[in-house]
Amino acid sequence: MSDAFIEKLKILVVDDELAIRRYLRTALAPHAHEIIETDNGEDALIQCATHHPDLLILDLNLPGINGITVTQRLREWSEVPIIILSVQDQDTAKIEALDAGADDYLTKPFSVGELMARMRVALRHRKNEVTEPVFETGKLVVNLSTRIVTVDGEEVQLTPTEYDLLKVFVKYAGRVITHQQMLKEVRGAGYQTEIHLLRVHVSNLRQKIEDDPTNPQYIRTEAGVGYRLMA
Amino acid sequence: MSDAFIEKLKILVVDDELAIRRYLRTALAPHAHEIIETDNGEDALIQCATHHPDLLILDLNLPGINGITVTQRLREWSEVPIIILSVQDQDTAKIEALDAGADDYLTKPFSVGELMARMRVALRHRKNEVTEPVFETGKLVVNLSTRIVTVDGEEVQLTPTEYDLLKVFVKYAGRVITHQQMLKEVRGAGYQTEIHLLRVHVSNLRQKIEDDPTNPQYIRTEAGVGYRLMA
DNA sequence: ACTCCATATTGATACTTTCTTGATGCGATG
DNA sequence: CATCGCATCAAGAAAGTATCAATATGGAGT
Repeated sequence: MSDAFIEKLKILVVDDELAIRRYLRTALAPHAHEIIETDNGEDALIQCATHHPDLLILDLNLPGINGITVTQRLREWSEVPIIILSVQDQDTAKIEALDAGADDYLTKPFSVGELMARMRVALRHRKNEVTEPVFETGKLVVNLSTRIVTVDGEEVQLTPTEYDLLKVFVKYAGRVITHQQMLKEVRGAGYQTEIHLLRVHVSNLRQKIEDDPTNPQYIRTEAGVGYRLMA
Repeated sequence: MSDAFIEKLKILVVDDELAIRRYLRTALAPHAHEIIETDNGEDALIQCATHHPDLLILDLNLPGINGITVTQRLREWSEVPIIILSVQDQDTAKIEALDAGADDYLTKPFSVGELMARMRVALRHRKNEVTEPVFETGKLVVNLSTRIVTVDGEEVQLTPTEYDLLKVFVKYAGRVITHQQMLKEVRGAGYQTEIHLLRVHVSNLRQKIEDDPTNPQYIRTEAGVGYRLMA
């Protein structure tokens, strides 16, 4: 019965230890339709964008960008279930990973049975809404996995904050985002007085992505409330 | 930031040890809106049916029906997130609980930080399934989460106060709202003399959402009393 | 440690929208 | 037919917004 959940699935295993990958492949192969492997974070992000796996098994300690970063980057556009595997058992590590967007956290050594049970839980939650890592509206294209933004085919160069802003706009595309909300998303908590700052950045962003910044067609301003990216 | 997820929530704690319940209450109280407790499975099921908590923290070893059974029974009609707490660390127990429908499983002793992080994960999942709160009457549609108001499919631009007014109208849809009540809702306390102001705003609102503002079909005037939004 | 550069922040100012107030007209009621 | 409650209009006040320019900051490279 329980196996039914994880049949015909594409699973991406990210771990730098070959032994672990082999072990997982052996354990999962009889149940999973397809298993993809990689040993680093950069490649994991690429694999996710190209293969759209149904589930991710992710080691925390990776060469290059670590598991937390992979999780955060992925969560910018994907809701694929992520199960973290790690040797670290401190609760701070767990909290950080879970808050970064992971769905579960297992400490090595782990039992395959438990892993598979937790995989079933993770898959139960997502009715697999496949989101494309590309947002498009009018001539504006935002590729969330490569972080490339183009207008009418031409790439525009955005500063980090400008991109962060745009990312939030995309996340809430079509909806109104209040100044407070926006500041909370891109900064942390100490917002409030920084509305002016937000305006400047939005203005700069408009200069770069709008055909006519005076008459914005993408980022509309909702007077007295905030902004809104047209969908 | 992360606390935002678990604000204004109703949490049901099911454990037969008073000490654990007390401990959880102390730990969660600053974050959760309301905490309900019970020490047995039968009551847990009743509490869920009557109070509809947002999350369940459930001990596995209970007098009477055990945690597994509670989970199974609950899953027959409810999708409330369930986090299992247990002294048992064997993977068979975990697998059984997770497959019964639990969303997570923590072994005692646990760290409150980790519990709360896992609660956030559980609530995150739940959030995706909640449908948007939309009010509809005639050709008027008010989407309270996106702040978009449409009449006959066409979007109307409302000023902040106009929207605030409409929000209150929706809140008391079908019922009469006195001028005083309305002023108290949208302003604070110093109301009373501002009835004229209210009229102006209502008038403006009508111009925007009514087909024939002279003959309002949505916002009716209750002479001598106040207004009423037709439901 | 220093310089330089891109970016972030702050300040100033012109501009736009929204709020508020007072004036006016309408219609029902006693 | 005078009065009251209501709706609407219009103009000034207040609040919110866009943009340019000046200064501060932080990180990369030397």
